[in-house]
Amino acid sequence: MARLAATTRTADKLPTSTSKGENGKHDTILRAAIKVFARNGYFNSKVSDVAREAGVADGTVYLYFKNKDDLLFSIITEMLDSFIAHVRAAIAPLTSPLAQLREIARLHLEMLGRDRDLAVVFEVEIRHSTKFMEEFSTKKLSEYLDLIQQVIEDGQRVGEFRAEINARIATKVFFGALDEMATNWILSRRGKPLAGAVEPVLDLLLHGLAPQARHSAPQLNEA
Amino acid sequence: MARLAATTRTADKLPTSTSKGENGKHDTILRAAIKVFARNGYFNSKVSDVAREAGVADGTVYLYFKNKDDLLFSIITEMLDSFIAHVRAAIAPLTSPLAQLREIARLHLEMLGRDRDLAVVFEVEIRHSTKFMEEFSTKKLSEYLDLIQQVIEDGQRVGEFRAEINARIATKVFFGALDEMATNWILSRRGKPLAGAVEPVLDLLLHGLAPQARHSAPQLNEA
Amino acid sequence: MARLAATTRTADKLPTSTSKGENGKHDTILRAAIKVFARNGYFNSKVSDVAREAGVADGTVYLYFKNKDDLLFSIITEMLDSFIAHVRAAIAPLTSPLAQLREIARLHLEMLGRDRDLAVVFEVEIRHSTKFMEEFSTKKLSEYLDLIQQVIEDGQRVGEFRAEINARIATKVFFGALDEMATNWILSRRGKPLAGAVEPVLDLLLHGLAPQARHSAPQLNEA
Amino acid sequence: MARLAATTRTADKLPTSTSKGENGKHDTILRAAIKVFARNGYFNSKVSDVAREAGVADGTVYLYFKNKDDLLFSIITEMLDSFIAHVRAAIAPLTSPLAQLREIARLHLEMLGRDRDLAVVFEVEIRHSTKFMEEFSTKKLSEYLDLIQQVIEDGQRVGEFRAEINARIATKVFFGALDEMATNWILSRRGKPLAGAVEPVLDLLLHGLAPQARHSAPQLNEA
DNA sequence: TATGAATGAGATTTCATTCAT
DNA sequence: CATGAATGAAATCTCATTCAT
Repeated sequence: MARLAATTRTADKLPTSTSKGENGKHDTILRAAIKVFARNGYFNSKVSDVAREAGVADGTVYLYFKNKDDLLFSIITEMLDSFIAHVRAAIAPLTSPLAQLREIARLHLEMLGRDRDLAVVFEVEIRHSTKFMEEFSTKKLSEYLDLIQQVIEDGQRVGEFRAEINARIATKVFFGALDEMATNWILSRRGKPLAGAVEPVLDLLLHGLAPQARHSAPQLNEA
Repeated sequence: MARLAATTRTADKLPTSTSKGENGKHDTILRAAIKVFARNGYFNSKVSDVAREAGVADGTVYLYFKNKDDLLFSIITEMLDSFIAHVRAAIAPLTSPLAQLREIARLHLEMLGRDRDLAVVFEVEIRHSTKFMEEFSTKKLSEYLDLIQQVIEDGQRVGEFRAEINARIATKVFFGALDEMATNWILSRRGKPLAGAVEPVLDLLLHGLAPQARHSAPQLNEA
Repeated sequence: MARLAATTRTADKLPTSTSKGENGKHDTILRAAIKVFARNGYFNSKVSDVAREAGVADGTVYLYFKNKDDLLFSIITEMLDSFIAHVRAAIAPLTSPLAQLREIARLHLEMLGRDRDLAVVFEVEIRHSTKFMEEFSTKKLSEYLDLIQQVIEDGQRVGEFRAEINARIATKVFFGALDEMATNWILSRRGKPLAGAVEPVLDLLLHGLAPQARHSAPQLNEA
Repeated sequence: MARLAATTRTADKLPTSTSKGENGKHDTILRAAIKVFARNGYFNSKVSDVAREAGVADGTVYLYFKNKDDLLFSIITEMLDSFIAHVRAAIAPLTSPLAQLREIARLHLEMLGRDRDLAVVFEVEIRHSTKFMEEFSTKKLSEYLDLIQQVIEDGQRVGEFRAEINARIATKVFFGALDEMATNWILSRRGKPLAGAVEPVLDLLLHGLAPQARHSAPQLNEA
């Protein structure tokens, strides 16, 4: 992903499918792969489909990627690298862990909600075998989860989050909630922007499903 | 699937084709498929692998299933049907929606935690293409989600859950949290029983991450 | 074929598809095979299709026929045997070779025109491989051709046919003409009865395409 | 097929895909298919047999032909197209319909007699199912039959053929006679050249089997 | 005799990958 | 760097045949 929008990466928008062709064949092919994989699924996609979508010859794909697997691998790696860097940069200036968590949720859903193809690859195609997933969960994905966990632990330390909560579990629940919102959004195909789910989801995760006295709850809602 | 919820099988109308002596080739093959798919992933599994695992000839698989796809389809359909029936039966006698929700979470994680192969198929292989997922999310899976949503709405009606929460979103967050716990459990491969996550997750989902006055929280203690 | 209508064979009509079931499983299965082969072609027909059409179990077919090939083989052998016997009986009382030839043509087209399925097998399926055809042409079929040739030679001897014609070639032309009429009739699927072609074809074969003095031509038209 | 009428190829628009140096893989594979199909029959031939015979990899066959069926289909289509074009060119300069008919018969038997493999495919394999035959008889083959019929009708108009003969039936008889000569030749496997049958067959078809006054018959024999 | 479930060899076809140009 | 024709391994699925009941 790093390469996908290398020139404009610094701190703004993530690479979108609209910026095409301007970053060389590598990115063109990766973009094409995202589109093709999203459309047909990884296993039902042919390398020649990707090549055609990218406007190159079949053989050319192999000049930039080791093999078909490497295509999927690169999409996810580069996408996640870019996203994590983006998130880090975005939350660095925020002082409140709660605000940081909200920002992560927002960026997470915004990133996926902006490009359905990308979302499909990220939500669906990423799970193409336990081995593939293990590869990611232990490398890239856990980097993201660690980032979230850090924020949660920070929040517990400063009293914004309940200290008695297991931070690792909170991390998974947080991630799982966002993940499911995204998966559902992909499948429902309705026009509603995914990012609209940020506040309701956060409200639920922060204050819980059970009714409760609210007077002592922090009001950091800055949306 | 017959065995998937073995404890309650007696009265269930489980989809066994013949219910012969050793439970029929249908189930034997399905069991084998779960194991093989979990081990190698659906696309990397050969029908002959399934046949060998089941101890039948390759062609025999096609006497019981239309094709390889039907194998995966049947696993998930039968598994979900059986699970949903099981859940319905289990929560029916419970009067408190909160207790029902807790029971669902418990059964959900217990079911998956009991059979890692099954969990892998359910968590990973189910996502084999958007088309496949759409098929399920609109049929079987949404039946499960509807069941959860019903419980949540009941809870809101009787005042056990906050009325101002969007029940559909709560459903997704609840399901997403459990789903992620299961996925993580599969990948971590540590011995910890998955069902152990029920209480921490429920605590978080019920009372939220944010600190709050607890005196008014309902005490509907469980286990 | 001998068996197809064993009881009624003596000298009348050939076995038709309407007389079914009354001659035991052997005939029932052969009848079914004719229908199925005519419908789908030999290679695209499954033994189980034949069994179903005959209303017996797959295995039963093998109690009456050695294998699938034997089914086709038997259809043609029995059909031809029966037909040739029928032809012999029919022309025996006729004293004029020309009248005999006319009768052969009539029976030939009538037999095929009466049962399109049978005609399809005879015209199309019989040619399923050079080996298969060689088998027949040297055994059964040449018996029929020899019969025709005999009639022609008789005719030459008694002066009804031109002596300078090569009888073998005349036989082939005669047979080829009838054969093509039948093939065309099968494919055209029009309602016109095949037997209607007897007179025009005979006229052509007897008197030729070229105009000629007719005064000396024999008038043996007895239709 | 390109080679099927090699003598006249120069100016023909023969269906060679690329006309490269060695005439292209397309034709090589088609040639191989003719040989293999003639040897074993279409259904008993494996695509890999064709590939081996052609000296290419199995997959290569599928770069030039959609599937196995397309192989047979292409053989016959291209063969017939080429043959019909050849016939048209050959009879165009002839003014007498009788001479044209004779030329058609000669070319017909010569074409098949030149290449036994081709003849086998044309006489035997073409009949691989009623559907297949219908496809051809209504398209390609009827083009040939129409051509013959045209010549016969021309001949009737100029008085070379008897006007009272049904031209369509004469066409079928003519074609059927040639067809049977060819089929027989294939099966007899004797060395006699097939084309030797032209004159005897024509004599029979023109002047008939019945004896007749000859003085008025036209003498257009120009062979 | 009759059944039909089970077998398993085998063929078509696909497609990731290579490599000569 | 780029091409795309060629490769050939591999996998799904079919179906004739068998045999225990």
